[in-house]
Amino acid sequence: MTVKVATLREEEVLAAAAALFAARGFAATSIRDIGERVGLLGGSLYHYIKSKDALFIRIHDRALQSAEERIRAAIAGEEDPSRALATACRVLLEIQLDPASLTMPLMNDFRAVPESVRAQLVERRDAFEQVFADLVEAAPLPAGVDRAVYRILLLTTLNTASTWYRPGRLGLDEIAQQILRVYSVEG
Amino acid sequence: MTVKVATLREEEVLAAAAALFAARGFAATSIRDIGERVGLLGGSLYHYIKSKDALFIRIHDRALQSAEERIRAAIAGEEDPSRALATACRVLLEIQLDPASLTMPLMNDFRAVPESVRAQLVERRDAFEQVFADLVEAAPLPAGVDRAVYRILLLTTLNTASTWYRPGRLGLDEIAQQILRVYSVEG
DNA sequence: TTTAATGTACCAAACGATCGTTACAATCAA
DNA sequence: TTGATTGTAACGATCGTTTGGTACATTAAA
Repeated sequence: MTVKVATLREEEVLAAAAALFAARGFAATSIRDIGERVGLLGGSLYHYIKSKDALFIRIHDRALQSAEERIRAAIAGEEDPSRALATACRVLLEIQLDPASLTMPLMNDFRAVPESVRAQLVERRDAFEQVFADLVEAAPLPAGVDRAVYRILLLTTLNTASTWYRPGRLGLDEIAQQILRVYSVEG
Repeated sequence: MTVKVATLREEEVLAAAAALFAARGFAATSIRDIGERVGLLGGSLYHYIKSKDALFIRIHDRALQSAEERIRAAIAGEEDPSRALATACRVLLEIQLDPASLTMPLMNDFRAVPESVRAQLVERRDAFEQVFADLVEAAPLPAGVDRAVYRILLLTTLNTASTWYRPGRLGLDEIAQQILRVYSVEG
């Protein structure tokens, strides 16, 4: 049984698509837009993709898988729950703010994708978020804070940071520190 | 000089458009979709709207204006900075979670709208956020927290609540309380 | 080693569907 | 009778996708 290996050009297509999906959203990004970005005609992309829907799902899956691996690696061996959560947040923020990463296609923007696609995305994302669910479960939180709500707020904050953050007054490290401070995570 | 008064049918159109924009985003909502929702053909909508872009801007302006009024009214006379901020947050959350409100068209989803539209939306939103900027300026925050960052995180959290909140275990009041607790606002 | 066959990577062009929008005619209330 | 409200029908543009072909590289057969 053979395994499909992504070629160089294929990676280009995925990266370009990811960048455009992240910048304009799914519905506002056309196949021809993506093609133009890599110097191909729209129709030619179908040598590498099965459909626009499948392309989005593929990027989304890849992004979450890669993100999960990086996060798990970063917190491996960390005993202190608070520090583990802090590290996980820091890495996720890094991923979300990296414009060159495949990981950006907004983990939240599910509104513009077709119903059938959404189901797959949600399923994949729930699996990803389990990492944070475990971390939040173990970490000490302010008194009276619901852990499920806290997890959602924290993840939403990290995932949407790319919509407002622009390098300038504050660097990535400082933003991460600020977020952790607001969310009472003692790193 | 005469003033344009919105008729009953016109309000219907605005409400339907707002609901669809909020649910699917700008790009994924068609003029014909909106028409269908109010029992009109797509073309007939142009008796009430100038263009799809202008419709979105109009809804957005209206929503922010109405929201600003409600918030200002709610905090009028409140002396304590923390309680004023808590009330403002509570009202904004109420607005964002009300499915019948014109106010939902996601204040954040600017990615799918044309460049020319975006400029107007951002300008209008900055004016709205000034209310919160003032409140955050006056309120006591945890040590070491940047007020600008805090304001952005708090507003993003409130504005995106509608993407994940579903009535069930927790009611609106409890969600508001939880958010305020996470953001260290002593109401 | 040459030749034939196959596969990869694209372009050119078009398909039908849908998009925002407009022109114009029909309807209907005042 | 006029003006507000809607339908009918179409415009050109763009959408995702398919078809069919070409140039080139790789592999297999002679």
